[in-house]
Amino acid sequence: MSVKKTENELKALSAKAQKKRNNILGNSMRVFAKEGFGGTDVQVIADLAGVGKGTVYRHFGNKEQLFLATAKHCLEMLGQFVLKELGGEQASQQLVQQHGAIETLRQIASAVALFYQRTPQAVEIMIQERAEFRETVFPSHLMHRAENRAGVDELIKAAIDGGEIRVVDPTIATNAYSDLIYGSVISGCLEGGKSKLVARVDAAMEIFLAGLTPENSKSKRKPRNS
Amino acid sequence: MSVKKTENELKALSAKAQKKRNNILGNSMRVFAKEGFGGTDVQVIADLAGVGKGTVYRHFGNKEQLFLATAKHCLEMLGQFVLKELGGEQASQQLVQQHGAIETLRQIASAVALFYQRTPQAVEIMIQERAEFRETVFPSHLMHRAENRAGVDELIKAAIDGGEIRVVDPTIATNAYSDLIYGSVISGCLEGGKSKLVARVDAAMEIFLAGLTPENSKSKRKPRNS
Amino acid sequence: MSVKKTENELKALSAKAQKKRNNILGNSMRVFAKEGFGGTDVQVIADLAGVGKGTVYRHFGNKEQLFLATAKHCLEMLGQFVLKELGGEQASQQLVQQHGAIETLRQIASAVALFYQRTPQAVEIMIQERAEFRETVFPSHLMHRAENRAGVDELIKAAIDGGEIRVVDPTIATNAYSDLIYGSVISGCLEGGKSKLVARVDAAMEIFLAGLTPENSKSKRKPRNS
Amino acid sequence: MSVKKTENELKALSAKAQKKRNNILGNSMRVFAKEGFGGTDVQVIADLAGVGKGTVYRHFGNKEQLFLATAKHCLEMLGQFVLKELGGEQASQQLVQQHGAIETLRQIASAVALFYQRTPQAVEIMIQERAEFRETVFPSHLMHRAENRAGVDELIKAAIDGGEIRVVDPTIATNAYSDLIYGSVISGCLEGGKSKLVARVDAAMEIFLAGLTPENSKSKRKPRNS
DNA sequence: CATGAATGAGTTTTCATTCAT
DNA sequence: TATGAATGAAAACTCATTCAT
Repeated sequence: MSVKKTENELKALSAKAQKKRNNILGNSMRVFAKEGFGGTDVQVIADLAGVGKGTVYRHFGNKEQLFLATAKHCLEMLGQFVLKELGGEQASQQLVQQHGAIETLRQIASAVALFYQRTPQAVEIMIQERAEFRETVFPSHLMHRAENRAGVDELIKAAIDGGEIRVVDPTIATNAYSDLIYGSVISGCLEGGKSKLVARVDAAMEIFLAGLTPENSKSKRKPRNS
Repeated sequence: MSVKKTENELKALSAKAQKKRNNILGNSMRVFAKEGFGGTDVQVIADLAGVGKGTVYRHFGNKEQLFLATAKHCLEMLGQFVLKELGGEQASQQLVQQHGAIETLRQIASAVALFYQRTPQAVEIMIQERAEFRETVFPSHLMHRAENRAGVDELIKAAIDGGEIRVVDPTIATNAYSDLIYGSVISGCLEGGKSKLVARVDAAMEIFLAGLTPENSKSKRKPRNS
Repeated sequence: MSVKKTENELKALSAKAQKKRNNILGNSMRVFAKEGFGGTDVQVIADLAGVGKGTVYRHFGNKEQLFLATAKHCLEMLGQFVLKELGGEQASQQLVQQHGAIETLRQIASAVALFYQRTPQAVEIMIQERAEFRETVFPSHLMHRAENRAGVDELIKAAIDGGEIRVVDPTIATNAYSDLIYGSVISGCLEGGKSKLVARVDAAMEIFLAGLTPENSKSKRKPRNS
Repeated sequence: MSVKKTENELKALSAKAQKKRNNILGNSMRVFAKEGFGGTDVQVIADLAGVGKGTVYRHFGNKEQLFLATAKHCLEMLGQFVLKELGGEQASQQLVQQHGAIETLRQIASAVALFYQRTPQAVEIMIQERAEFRETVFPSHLMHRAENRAGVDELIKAAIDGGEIRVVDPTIATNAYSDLIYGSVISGCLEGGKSKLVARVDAAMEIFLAGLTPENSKSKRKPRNS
């Protein structure tokens, strides 16, 4: 049985198998986050998950793939969380139309921050992945960005055309936006304790997004109550 | 145990020891950056440095302390590099007075980016440190920030008072400024290849610093040729 | 984790594990005795036992515990051997009643000597344990004594009451009896070659036990043919 | 320069060298006794002695010879102590003549016990030597015995001829006498705490020496107040 | 499919010994 | 002679991975 599963294969798995898989993944997230990739003993994950070590290997092939699956799992959770926070696909569309791109970017950033504030283990996983697999594997969080950046790019491009955002290279703006979130999350989860992440990101965004706003429209922005 | 040693003998001794120490440190930086903390075999560092493994342990105690010393070394190099780029202490003072805080922040960020672009290993070291020693050790890069943030804070505070920067919480601004650099450096050194780091940071700064600029002064800024 | 296992399967499993355990123990006894605790490489034991080094560690945790288990194993063998030599529990009781305490003490000492003469490795183990773990661990041979001394104490006490042994502090007598055996075994296995241990202990006992005999009964004792 | 020194070479050493040698020996005794042979780091001995590690090696050749020299040193101290306790050569002669062999043996045993009670490190050294060098080196304590046993043998032989000791093989008696002291010292220094060693040996001797006494003379012995 | 005992390659670390100063 | 920095052989111990049950 291949360990790398296609979407279809995954769907084909019995509910029971899915449950076991997620059980392992949940525990591996905790352990990897706490002990780091190198410091993690797969046996510990198996014990916490209440399965044999062989079962873990059957499902994920090896430690590296287990970790990568864990990282992917985190990102999926992040994606779902952000979408839910924005109220779903439709509400997101409406948000852009009714409140503009800037506000949308702000809310996305805020949602991301909230996710990592509530799931600080995901921060560790992200860092571990970057640290361990820098060259070997294209980090899933970058892959995740790649998936999402198209959206952000579009958002920004349209906003530039509409005059809501001043004229900048959309790629540059997207990068800067992502980098600021990324840097704030990593630093913020250590420095500010776990409860200050949203505040830190919101505050940073307030400045950054102001930098994207055309001068004449700045005064029009309503004060916010974040 | 020597009965008496002249100052010169002492200095000569410590100079020799210093040389050996730096030799080891330089090689450990390369290896740790390439292999990661967990993936590094101290023997390899010793071989590259042309010394016995015991010598490495004699100088640094254990692998962890060797790594931490390496990380500290990187930050010291960064500090020296930035200072040199700005032209030294005095020139830095003049820079602020003649070109303002915004321009100074831009140049600092640019210098930091240039350092990491030229010394991409330092990026890996920084990430490794964060990944391996998250809670155990207060990361030296944060310590480094703590040392420098006072200066940035002052800079921003004064600029706010002088009207060059719009009214924001200086702590927040400093955090955001640092986080953006941090995030850009980590992402940029992977995504853009090694040569694009300065461009990425400069571009991000262009947006971010615009967000710090009061509206009426924005138009006055000259276009930059990054 | 097996869902169900019959009693037999469990017994079979533990029997197999027991066999492997005893296999390791037997070889560790040889190696520890020959090389000493410090001089022993666990790998050698594993090789001789025909198992992987990891298996040894899996079963015994670390070198120290392996050694301690070995020492305990020796003492168990000693206990079984002595009991067997005396003909079992019942025969021992009869021995006391029919031939008296003195004769019993002599036979016990003789059996102990015979064991160590046939299993000189056990002597080395005992010494190693004393040498390496003096304060850390309460030596198992002393623990062993503690278990047996109650019996010897009783024996002597009863014999004093019955007039077979002259009036002495039973604790003192037991100590002296044990110390003499202990000292003879340790010295004898080196000095006299391996074959003279029983003779040495018997001869020493002849003198010592005479010292426990009331004067008037001494002349009654029949000459022995050791 | 040879590390193994003849008596003459030793005497030829300057007082200063002698002092340094004894300084090292005194510290090595403490460290070997506390840490065991394998657990001892020669550097620690050098540090305590206030000399360089090279100096230790210059004087003693290697760790093994350092240990052996330490063991020998202990035995020399023991010999001197016992002789002093008995009041010197002459007094010893008189002791035998005036109080008999039995009393002399008792006093020797008591003196030995007192030495080990006051210098418990010497016990550890003795055990370590036996444990580490069982076959390689003929243990110095046995060598020591060999030197002294001649005297004890003579003593016993003469006492048998004189009727003070009952007819036994003198070699056997000497062995048993030594073994009992040996066993008591090793056990006693652990079990009874350090302060009970003399009492333990005295009590054991009381019984053992009774076993050497002819029946008819037993009643003549005065009760002792140990 | 699940399990967990077995394995041994791979690493860290120590420390006896040497030798240039 | 004295020193102590340098060395590297040696060993303990871990844990990812396999595979017989």
